[in-house]
Amino acid sequence: MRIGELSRETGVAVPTIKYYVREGLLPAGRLTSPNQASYDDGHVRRLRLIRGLMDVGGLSVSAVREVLAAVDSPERPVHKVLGAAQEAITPKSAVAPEGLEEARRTVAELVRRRGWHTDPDHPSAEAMAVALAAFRGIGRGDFLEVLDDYADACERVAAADLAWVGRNAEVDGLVESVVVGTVLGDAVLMAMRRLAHVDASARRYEKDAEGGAAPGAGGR
Amino acid sequence: MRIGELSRETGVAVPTIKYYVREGLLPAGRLTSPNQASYDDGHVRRLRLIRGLMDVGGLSVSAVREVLAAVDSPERPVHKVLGAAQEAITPKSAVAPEGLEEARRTVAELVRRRGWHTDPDHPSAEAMAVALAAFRGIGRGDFLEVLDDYADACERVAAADLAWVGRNAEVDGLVESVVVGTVLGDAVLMAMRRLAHVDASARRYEKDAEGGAAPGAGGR
DNA sequence: CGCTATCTGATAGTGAGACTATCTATGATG
DNA sequence: CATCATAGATAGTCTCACTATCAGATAGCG
Repeated sequence: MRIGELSRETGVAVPTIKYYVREGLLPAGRLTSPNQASYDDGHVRRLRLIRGLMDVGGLSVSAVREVLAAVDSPERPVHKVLGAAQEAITPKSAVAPEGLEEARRTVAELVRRRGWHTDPDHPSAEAMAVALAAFRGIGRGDFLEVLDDYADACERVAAADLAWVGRNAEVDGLVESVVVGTVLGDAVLMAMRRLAHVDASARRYEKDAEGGAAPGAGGR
Repeated sequence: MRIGELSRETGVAVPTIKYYVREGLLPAGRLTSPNQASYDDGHVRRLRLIRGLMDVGGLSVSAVREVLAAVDSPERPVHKVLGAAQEAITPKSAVAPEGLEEARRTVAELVRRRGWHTDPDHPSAEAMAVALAAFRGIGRGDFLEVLDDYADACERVAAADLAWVGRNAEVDGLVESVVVGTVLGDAVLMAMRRLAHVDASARRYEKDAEGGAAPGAGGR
């Protein structure tokens, strides 16, 4: 397969493919002559993975590079690789809002209450603290009343994710499953949450027969 | 309050505040003389809201502008405003992957199965279809096996969200609650899901006493 | 063999997005 | 009255993700 065909197959422009190769996201084609290279199904898969992570997951080129580096290290202890993948996936914010310390304590408290076996310094714990501090900062500090409901939901989701990953781990790389499940799974979850909002408020709307309070009440 | 104090209060640089005013995110200060204006607590709140939506929620300036336009329209039917807010919040992707049609049917089927009162053309339904098509495209089409678990989780989350919004709707604007709850809530949910992944795999890890398959097994 | 489409590899340019710098004229403050 | 901050305007910067253009070299068809 030559680059033009790869481009047609995936819908990615030829110069963009070259760009990804330069950026180290995609391995170069196998040179069959000084100015001809051939690409295979692995390239197609990889390219689709890249676009999925970028378009759907919203990752930047450099984040994708880090993620793929983790995906491509079959040696090294598995949990290290997964940790690196998670780290690369987690968007790091440089901001330090006011109530961050307090929010961190809230997160630690939640983790303790749920009995979760997680490091309180995990980047995701920090990300959560930042989000909670933002709620606080705009006067919606009472959001933490819903945290336990969220935690219930997350436990269920995590169990499903774990089972899914375990089910097709052998197919084509464990780490890739985790990355894809995490990044694209987020997108699915967010979209579905909005649909559930619409449904929930539609029900309430019908019952009340009057436009009361509800999130996402609008049909398009 | 003058602009310097507003800047110190919120941690946003003065030229950036001016930029937001130019861009229509923030109302201008009340002019007390041709070259002095005064800002109040409303500006502080609004500025923190803007930064929260951008830094934590990842919205662009133009998305924030649309969202705030919805927040600032107290007239007009409530559900219309909420619909506009949701629309502005939903990231629209211009891509049209291959299995999109099939994915759309999968979403419609899910909605039917759950008995959700939602328009199948809702932007979030489309976003979900795009994500599912991406799973398919990289050979993980079996992800749809977890959709019902996700849906259970989302129903729970949506119920909690609805209750929360209803609880503090009077405080300071219903639409703002919805927007904040949706955008920042997403961030909380994503972070928490990762923590739950770590926990779930930690448990499995300990039980198996051998590095098996698990998402997010990494420490820190 | 000739011809045109395509390819590699390299360098430079583009357009959007989110600020940031600089400047002028003016007013605030001690 | 000296110093500092401010409004408003314009232009510049920096990053990101491409995209355009070239030169030189095949591919492969008739």
